[in-house]
Order: sequence, then structure tokens, then C-alpha cells
Amino acid sequence: MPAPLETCLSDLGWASSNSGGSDQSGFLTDEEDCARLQPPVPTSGPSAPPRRGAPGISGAPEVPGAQDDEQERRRRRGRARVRSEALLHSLRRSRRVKANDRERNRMHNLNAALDALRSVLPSFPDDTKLTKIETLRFAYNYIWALAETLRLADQGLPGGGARERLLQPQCAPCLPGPPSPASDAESWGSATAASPCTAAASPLSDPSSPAASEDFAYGPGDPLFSFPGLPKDLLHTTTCFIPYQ
DNA sequence: TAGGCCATCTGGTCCT
DNA sequence: AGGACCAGATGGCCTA
Repeated sequence: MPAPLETCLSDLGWASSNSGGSDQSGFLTDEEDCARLQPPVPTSGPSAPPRRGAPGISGAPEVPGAQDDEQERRRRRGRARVRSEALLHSLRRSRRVKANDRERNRMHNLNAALDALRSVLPSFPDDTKLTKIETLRFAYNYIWALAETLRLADQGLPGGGARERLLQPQCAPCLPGPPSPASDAESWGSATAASPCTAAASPLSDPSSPAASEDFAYGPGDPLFSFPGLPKDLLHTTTCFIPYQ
């Protein structure tokens, strides 16, 4: 059972001078850290030979005055306080380092998940990597488009043939397509028309489409709009990954 | 050089 | 009580 640091220090004879706010209480218990608080071999601590007032070599009886005793006690308390404060600081530091390490690891896991998500999204040129926000937005829209494709396919193809068609990489030749000036709406349209594949129903035509949301960078007013949330310089790569007509 | 993106640190809060 | 999660701050790197 972990012992509170104050108890630890108290057991060691070191009263924590850090009366501390509640913000510090979270750092004050840890068995392992408490174990680190074994008192250092005192060089001038309670068991150390007294610097002053030691029995005289002459053997004369030493009777220290009350003032000397009080001063010595004050000095010892001061040294203990400095030591306990340093230990508290060290303890908080070590726990902060542990927390930083966990946080770093957590973020690495999050990034690994994002990489996994990127890997299942339609491919892009090798030297292109979607940013985090682009990955999330594109995945959102990609899922919407796939669901929409299934819905339309099921409407138009009794028997659920859409699923089989979706599973066939019939659109692979156009992924990714050659770079084209994304700023040219006409060339954009012609490129799409020339594609062996055609996109699913435009997200624009469906009020439930993510395209309808202003949260996405490329809205209905954008002539280049294809897949909302996708960077404009990557639009050409997503002209036709929806294998449904 | 400004702006975007990212990794990391940090302290607060919530959850188990 | 300790870990997970979160958001703000900060600094580095890169690009237009």
C-alpha cells in the first residue's frame, strides 16, 4: 500500500515544509518513489558527530548552553526542510517524466492509428501524405460515399449486385490519376468524363452529404468540389474511386 | 518571414 | 491513487 509522501517524510523525520495546494496532492503518493526517499547517509544529520559541543579532548564536562541547542535544532530543521523540498521537487519531476512518457506513447499510438487509416484510403502519390485533419475529413467523406454507393446500387441493382461490383477494383486504373490543374473547372469536368469510372451521386445532390456541411473546406459553391475536405492539390486523385454508375 | 503542421510538455479533469 | 484523456503553450521544421 502506497504511503503518502508526507507520511513518508514524517517517518523519515522530515516534515514537509510544502504545505502545498491541492494541485500538488496528486503527486504525493507512490510506493516506488517513497522508497527512493530513504534518508541519505547524513554527513551532518542527527546521527552525525556534532560539529560543536563535542566532548572536549581535555575530558572536561561539556554543558552546552540552551541557546546553542536551539540554534543547532534550527539549523537541522532548515537543512531537513531544504532536503525535503528538493526531494519533493525530484519526486514531482520523476512523476511528470513518467506522465510525459505515457502521453508521448499515447500520441504515437494515435498517429499509428491515423497511419492505418491513411493506408486504407484511396492511394495518393507516394510523396503525398494527408495531414491529420485531412485524413479524418477524407475518411469521413469516403465512408459516406461508399455508403451512398451501396444505397444507390441496391436501388438500381436488385439482388445486391452492387456489393460485388464494389469489391472489384474496376476503378483501379484511375487511382491516382495524372495531375491536372485543379483550378480549371472545365478540365476538371472533362477529366472526370474521360475517366473509365464515374463517381457516385454527387454529394451535392444529397442533403445528408458531408458536402452540405460548412465544416468542410470544399463546399457546394466551390467549382472544384469533389470530395469535401480533401486538399485541392489532391483533388485529381479522387476523381473516380467510386466504382458505381 | 508568416503561416501551417507537428511533436512534446504540462496541468487539469475524468475514469477505473 | 494512478492512468487516460484533453486542451493550451511552446518551439522546430517546412513551404509559399
